Amino acid sequence: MTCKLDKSFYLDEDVVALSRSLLGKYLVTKIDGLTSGMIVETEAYKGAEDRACHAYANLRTARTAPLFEEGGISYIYLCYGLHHLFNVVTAPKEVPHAILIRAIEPVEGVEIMLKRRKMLSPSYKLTSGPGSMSQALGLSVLHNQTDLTKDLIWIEDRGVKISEESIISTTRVGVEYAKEDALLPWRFIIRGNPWVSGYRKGKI
DNA sequence: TTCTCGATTGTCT
DNA sequence: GACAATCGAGAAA
Repeated sequence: MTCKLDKSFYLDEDVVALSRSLLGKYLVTKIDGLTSGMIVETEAYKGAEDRACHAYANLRTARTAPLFEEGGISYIYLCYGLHHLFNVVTAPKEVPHAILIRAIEPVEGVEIMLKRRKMLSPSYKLTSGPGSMSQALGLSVLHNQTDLTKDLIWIEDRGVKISEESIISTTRVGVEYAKEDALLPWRFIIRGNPWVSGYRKGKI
């Protein structure tokens, strides 16, 4: 069975639990063609208490404004000047929690993803890594603050259940500057799934 | 296969 | 003016 996640799903204040439950869900975009994939890797960013979060200590700027909105919208951020990272904003208004989607397993529209990535044949590099995944799905900063209950970008529950023992929690990547918070095990991946990122530097 | 390093630009101090 | 929630090419082994 297939059903689009509704607004109430995103309003939970337990961003860590939400990150786990997003594993096995399907991220779908309809941007110049329909593409989708099963989410296999997420990271939780717990707003004000999390040094790795852009909105740490409730730092509100033009860039982080979407994080303070009510859950259920996208937050797409340009990193290193060239990579678009896709996040899901969660929790009620004024609580800047977000979940970074780091990798998906391609399901529909693989041809379109290949074209967007300028690749000739599918490989594990197609959607592993937040920058690559966003590019494959056609996401860019143009889609920042998009309502995830509309028909442009949304997340579906297709009845896939991921058991507790197939979820590995580990430390987040690329946030060393966050000091002690960099050690928090708030990155979640599906055990044994070849589409997850992070094989580099042997961090798993 | 594994690791090092450069690219490139918006945002904040 | 410094730096960043990364990627991918190319070197080394």
